[in-house]
Amino acid sequence: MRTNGPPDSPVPSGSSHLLRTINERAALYHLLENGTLTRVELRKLTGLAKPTASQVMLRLSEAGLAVTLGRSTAKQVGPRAEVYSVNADYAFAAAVTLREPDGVTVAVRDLKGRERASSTRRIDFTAVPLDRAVLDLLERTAADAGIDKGRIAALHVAVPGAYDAETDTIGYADIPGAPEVRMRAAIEAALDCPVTVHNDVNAATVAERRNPAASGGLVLLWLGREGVGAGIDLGQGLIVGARGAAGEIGYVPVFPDRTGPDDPTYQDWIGAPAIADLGREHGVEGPDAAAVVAGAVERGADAFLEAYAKRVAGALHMLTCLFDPPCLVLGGEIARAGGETLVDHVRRQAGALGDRVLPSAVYGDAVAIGVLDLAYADLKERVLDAALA
Amino acid sequence: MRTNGPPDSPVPSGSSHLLRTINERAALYHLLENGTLTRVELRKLTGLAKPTASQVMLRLSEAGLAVTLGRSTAKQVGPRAEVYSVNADYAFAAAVTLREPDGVTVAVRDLKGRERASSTRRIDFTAVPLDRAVLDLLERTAADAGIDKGRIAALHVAVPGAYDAETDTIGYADIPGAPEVRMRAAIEAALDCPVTVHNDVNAATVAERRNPAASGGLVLLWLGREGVGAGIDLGQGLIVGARGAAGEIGYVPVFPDRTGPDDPTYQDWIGAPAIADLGREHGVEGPDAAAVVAGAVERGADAFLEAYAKRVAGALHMLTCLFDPPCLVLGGEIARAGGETLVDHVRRQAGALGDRVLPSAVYGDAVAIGVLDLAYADLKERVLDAALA
DNA sequence: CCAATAGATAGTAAAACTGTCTAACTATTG
DNA sequence: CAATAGTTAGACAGTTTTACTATCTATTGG
Repeated sequence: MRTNGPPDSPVPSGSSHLLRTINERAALYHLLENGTLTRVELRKLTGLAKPTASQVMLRLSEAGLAVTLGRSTAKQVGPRAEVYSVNADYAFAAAVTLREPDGVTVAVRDLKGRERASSTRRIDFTAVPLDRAVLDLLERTAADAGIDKGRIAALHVAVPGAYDAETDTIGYADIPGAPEVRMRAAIEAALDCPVTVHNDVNAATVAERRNPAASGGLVLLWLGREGVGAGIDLGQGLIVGARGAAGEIGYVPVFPDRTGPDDPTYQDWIGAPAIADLGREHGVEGPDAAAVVAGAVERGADAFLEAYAKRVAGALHMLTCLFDPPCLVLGGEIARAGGETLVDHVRRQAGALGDRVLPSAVYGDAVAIGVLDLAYADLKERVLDAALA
Repeated sequence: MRTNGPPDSPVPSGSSHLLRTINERAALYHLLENGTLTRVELRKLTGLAKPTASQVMLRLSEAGLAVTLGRSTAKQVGPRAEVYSVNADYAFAAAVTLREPDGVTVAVRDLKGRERASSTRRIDFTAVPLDRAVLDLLERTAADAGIDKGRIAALHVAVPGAYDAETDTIGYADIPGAPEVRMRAAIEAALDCPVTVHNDVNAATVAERRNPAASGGLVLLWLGREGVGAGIDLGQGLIVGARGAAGEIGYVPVFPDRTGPDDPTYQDWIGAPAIADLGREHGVEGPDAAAVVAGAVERGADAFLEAYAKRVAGALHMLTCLFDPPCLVLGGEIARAGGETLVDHVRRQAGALGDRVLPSAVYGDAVAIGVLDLAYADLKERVLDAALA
């Protein structure tokens, strides 16, 4: 920003240089928001004078951040305005999703927000070090798409576990090798790019923010094939906790007077074990929890669904008392298998809370979408902060 | 700020006017932080040139925000620097605490952060409308201290209930008349000053932030004479929820398979009813819950304390799984009555969590202190934003 | 002990510098 | 011909640099 004062001061100060930087930042911000921009549009957004708008766009072009795309095709009186565009190849955001047993998924988005590459590979985590596996797939994917890996300026990783940013360790993860590897340090060293690691449910929560109905914030109750968890975004960004372990509802004991290691937690109460138990009770079976729920929906096993929905509603009630979110989203493989039918059952069991309960609005892989959204948002911020030093 | 662009744009733009505003803002910010400032100190903080520093301070003085306090008394070579001070009387922050049955407490802090007035009055809320009672005491208190009530630029109110900012209503409150009155609208209309209403436990949480050990954020488990609740500040400010009902642990059912109206909630499990029950079981009695706990501590009734601490530890465990705060503070009249003894018992019962458990570090009335801190912080922000339009 | 002096600090004045804005102008298009 | 896109030249506003004055302490020499 080129402020005069100490860089940690929350209030900047400076001279004309600062003014130029501020206006360039504003222009770049609007360019990133809109993708393309004519000088006239920039003036409408910023209020800058004509010559200033011209100069600012010129400097953004010289810095390699903007490129001219030709002239507007709008049918209008007068000459056609020159169209500036974000230089999509200026920098890239990469997202990695780790899953057991599915392996590694990588996706790359350019500065303009277009998906430029993606691939998934099954990996035996007991055979290959975690960081090597990620780096290998990332490099191969980038190379195949003709992307210079040195231009990757933000890399975000989703892992099925609690990531403690302070110690750079992954707790509670199901993936072999995850607790040992220092994911951020290892990848940053190899790639020279800032790395951020997220819990997978938190990443999925970000994806749900795409739903306008959840724009005020949400709590996502994740009912996954393996585990359950909650993702919390109350409008001011994700709540991750001091050690990345916020939202770990799976570890909450169901009965506070029974807290021994064999006593039930919410993982047992609403997760895969509960579905197996309830399924047996009600004569609904299947190869895994999602299949049981899907089967119950298909066959109209209302007693089973009601029993399970009641438990889920109890969890939602607890989450609502503690977080009071504007909406509660049901996500994860089990919720998906249950579909609208399960949501309806839960709504009925949730009483007054029912109005706040929504199904997931994300098609496809919520975790992968969310972590890519996080990476892309981070990339834009970094470009805005760093490009015009 | 006098930016060119639309005022809702997150990125400002502008010309020389903006620069001047930015530098004045920076100066005012540092002045508010430090209380007093010489030109040389301002230059060190902002990096501004000598003439600019002079001009900025001149303008702050002309605007009535700063006053000269004479010359520095530092023994040094050369002339003594002129000392500027915040004009303490420029604006005031007022805080109101409502309590049943204690009535109303009012406190006023000036722009420099000094407490200028405070008073408490018992009020029969069934006889006087809530807003009238607040306004009366506030006006009388201000007048007694010689404070122009028109200069009160931020008023914050703490109420024992969940305040929904959107509908301007107070839910779950124990105070007669609270659910009916539109507190914010009523006081704003009478006083022409922005009013913010908080839950009392949230206010107390802010007071705990004064403790350096809790600087990274905290969850306050409030064990009050009347009710229990949790205040959550994870470092990015209070979490209040969509309808102001976050942290209402008192409404969480203890046993998720028993959610009828007569089944126990955490209010019954760790609040006053639990203490009465456990007290009877263990032969500890008293006129109210705080007295029972105080008596138990005094007489060394370890069995009672252990049983109660176990329940509290269970609540802390749930809160930790969901919020993962860096520290857990025990507050409220019951926690105070239990003192270090109770905290030690809870620590022992909490297992690995014990390290994060702390007693309240606030002497005196945490709610009143917290709401005054909130009002004062808000005042500074408003002055910074509005004074140099 | 006292006075003269050097050196550092606080603050101001004038001119240079850097940026944006206004106004006038050219070119393009329906 | 009128409206729009864009440039150019000079005005304008703000900060900075440089030079200067005034004030105060500490040192030094008589």
